[in-house]
Amino acid sequence: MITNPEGAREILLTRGIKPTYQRQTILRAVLEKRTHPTIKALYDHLLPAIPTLSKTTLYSTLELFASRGLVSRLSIDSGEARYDGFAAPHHHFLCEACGAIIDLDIACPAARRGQVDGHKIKEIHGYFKGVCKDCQSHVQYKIPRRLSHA
Amino acid sequence: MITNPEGAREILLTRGIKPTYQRQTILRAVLEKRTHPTIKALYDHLLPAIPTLSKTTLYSTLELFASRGLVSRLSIDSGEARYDGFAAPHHHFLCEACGAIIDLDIACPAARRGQVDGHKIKEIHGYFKGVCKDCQSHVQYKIPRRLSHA
DNA sequence: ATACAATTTGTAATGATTACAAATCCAGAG
DNA sequence: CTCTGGATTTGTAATCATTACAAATTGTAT
Ligand SMILES: [Mn+2]
Ligand SMILES: [Mn+2]
Ligand SMILES: [Zn+2]
Ligand SMILES: [Zn+2]
Repeated sequence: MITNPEGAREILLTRGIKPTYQRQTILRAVLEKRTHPTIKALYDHLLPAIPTLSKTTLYSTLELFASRGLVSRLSIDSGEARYDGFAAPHHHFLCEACGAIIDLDIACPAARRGQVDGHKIKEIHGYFKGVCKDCQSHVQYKIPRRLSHA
Repeated sequence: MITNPEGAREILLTRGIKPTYQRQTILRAVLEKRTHPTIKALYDHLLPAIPTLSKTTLYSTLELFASRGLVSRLSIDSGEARYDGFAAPHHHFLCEACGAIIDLDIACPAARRGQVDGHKIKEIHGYFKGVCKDCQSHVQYKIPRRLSHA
């Protein structure tokens, strides 16, 4: 949701992160892609824009972003991590048929309170798994997909 | 929560699983351990009882149990998977200080309905991360612990 | 005892992530 | 402008959980 070309740079500056070309480009990608991409997907997507990009840079940059609250890392299944540029806490639905990860808007009472049973909450991860609305209307799965560790 | 020595055997039989010695012993361990153990923890715990045990057997057996609803597999962080013998859906709290995984009893409206936004729900994973009640009352962390991928 | 299928086991392969050091970049000093 | 030190980026190797696969073992029916 960056509206102007300078958006990524300004976001980085407000967080005290030096806005290098790599960081701006990576941030733009993770903010624009609403698919909760994996490292591999981001790497393939970014290679044209950053021909020298290394996966190590992706890992370290995304960890930097996550530590500053710019992105969140999802461990929705035991395979590859996924990155979400929509940083506000929200729940996710993983479709076991097409593999899509869909944002959910579910009110979580515990989140508001900031604690459960006296335990202080710093992160909330709500994961639902099943068959998405779109896949239910088809008889066959759209994309035969191997879910990791399935 | 097996009350008699034959409990594990009977549970396996009711699920149509041949109750071998390994399976009974593994099932007993995962039902009795309420710590959401990793494969490695289960392996170390079971080695005295099953000296010939291989990790491959643990992986395949726990996957068999999970597919029959006897246990659930948690992906609460991107490191090792954890196994839960308490199969009824419930939420979890991971303490970033001591590493404990604590069961929570939180009502989830979406779970009752069986769907969200038209997506059919088959699994629910509610993960909270933070500092548990016990660790908050101590100034120092009890066990300096390396959280995976931290 | 024999044969056969299921189960268990050991080893190798896979694949994501991390560790680490060399290469590169870049802002400031002179 | 040139030099320089620290931050950043990159490439390669190591780590580690998990899976693949085939051999060994087990148990049961004939
Ligand atoms: Mn999301
Ligand atoms: Mn539990
Ligand atoms: Zn789908
Ligand atoms: Zn704790």
